Amino acid sequence: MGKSPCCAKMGLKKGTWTPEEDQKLLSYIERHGHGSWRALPAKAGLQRCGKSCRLRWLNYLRPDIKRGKFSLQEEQRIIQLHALLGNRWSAIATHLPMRTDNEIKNYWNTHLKKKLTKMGIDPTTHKPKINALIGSSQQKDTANLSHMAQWENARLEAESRLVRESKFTISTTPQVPFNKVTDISLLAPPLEQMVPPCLDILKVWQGTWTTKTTGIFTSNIGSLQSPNSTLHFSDNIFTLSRNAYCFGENLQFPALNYEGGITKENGQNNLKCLVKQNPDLQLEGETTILDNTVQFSDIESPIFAAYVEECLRPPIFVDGFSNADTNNLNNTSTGPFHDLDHSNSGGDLEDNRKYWNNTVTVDKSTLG
DNA sequence: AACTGGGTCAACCGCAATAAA
DNA sequence: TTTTATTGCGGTTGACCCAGT
Repeated sequence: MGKSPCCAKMGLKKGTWTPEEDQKLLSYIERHGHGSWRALPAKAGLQRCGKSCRLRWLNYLRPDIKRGKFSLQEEQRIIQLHALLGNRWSAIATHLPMRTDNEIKNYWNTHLKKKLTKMGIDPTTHKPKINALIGSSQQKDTANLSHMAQWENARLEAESRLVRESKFTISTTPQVPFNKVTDISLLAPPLEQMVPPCLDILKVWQGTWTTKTTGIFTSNIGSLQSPNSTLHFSDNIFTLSRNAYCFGENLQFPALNYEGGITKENGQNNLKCLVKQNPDLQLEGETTILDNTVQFSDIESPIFAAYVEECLRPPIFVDGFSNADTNNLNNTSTGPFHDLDHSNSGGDLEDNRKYWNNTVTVDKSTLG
């Protein structure tokens, strides 16, 4: 341990890098790799400390860096991940390919923090500021969030263990993207090590599954109850032992709006999903759903999409509350379905009722 | 034209974790 | 096991730019 002496040495250049220095560093690393950062500057003919060279390479010169404006999807992802991980920028960066932790940190500090504050959301807690007087439901939300964070931590630890044990030199190679890892068991702690509340096991069935999208949906503009919920699966092919993350695309505040989990009860062939709507938040600016609970015994799209997106294959969204989807579906339709926003925007409850009565067949073999 | 204040972002600093001796 | 060297991370700084006065 101890303070690195290199930066304290006199005579080393500091400040903005010149194009000539960049070129020297770049061509040296291209020819020799970086090896020891401490030794690099002398070998490359640079009057810099190794630390400075490393930083310049990682944050600017690496070829696998995307620069420029953050997309809406990236923005949402950062907010979701920040809600889970806090200021762990390097952990967040592993979920955003081609972006550096420094860039994400800057973007958070200069844009997103303000954006959330403007919306009345505390950027530290990711909760509405007016809710300082937290009710029990909010406390439950907090528990859910830390629950998810617990899982994420476990996953990150497993991931870094995996990287450590791998033969790759990761210093110059990007980390193995999570969605390229096919053996999920490598990334999750063994079941017996999981804290009991974390034992939400998501079973994913490969092949064709058929869902009858049913459930109970209550909103501030009325209430409908659908018939019995049923969900049919083909044989179990593999298991994901990670907790449900409640991410979805096209959700303005996904991490905040959707909290809950998917569970598989012993001896039953159904998935149970509970999604709790966070109060005081607006979905896509269209429908405000206040403190209601949406229950599905279906594969609930944002959550399921998160798994698919992060772990295995391209996202599928099967969304029971999208007007666009309602219009596009026949009684039996074949997926995959993308980008259904779960917002109920533009639709009405009659549309939803129509949808609920549909049977949706998603042929997973089409998913590649 | 000069000054000021805010926004942005590359780069630095100090500390902690990890590896090596 | 302890000490030392190296790397990685997150907070912070300061140079630069731009708009407003």
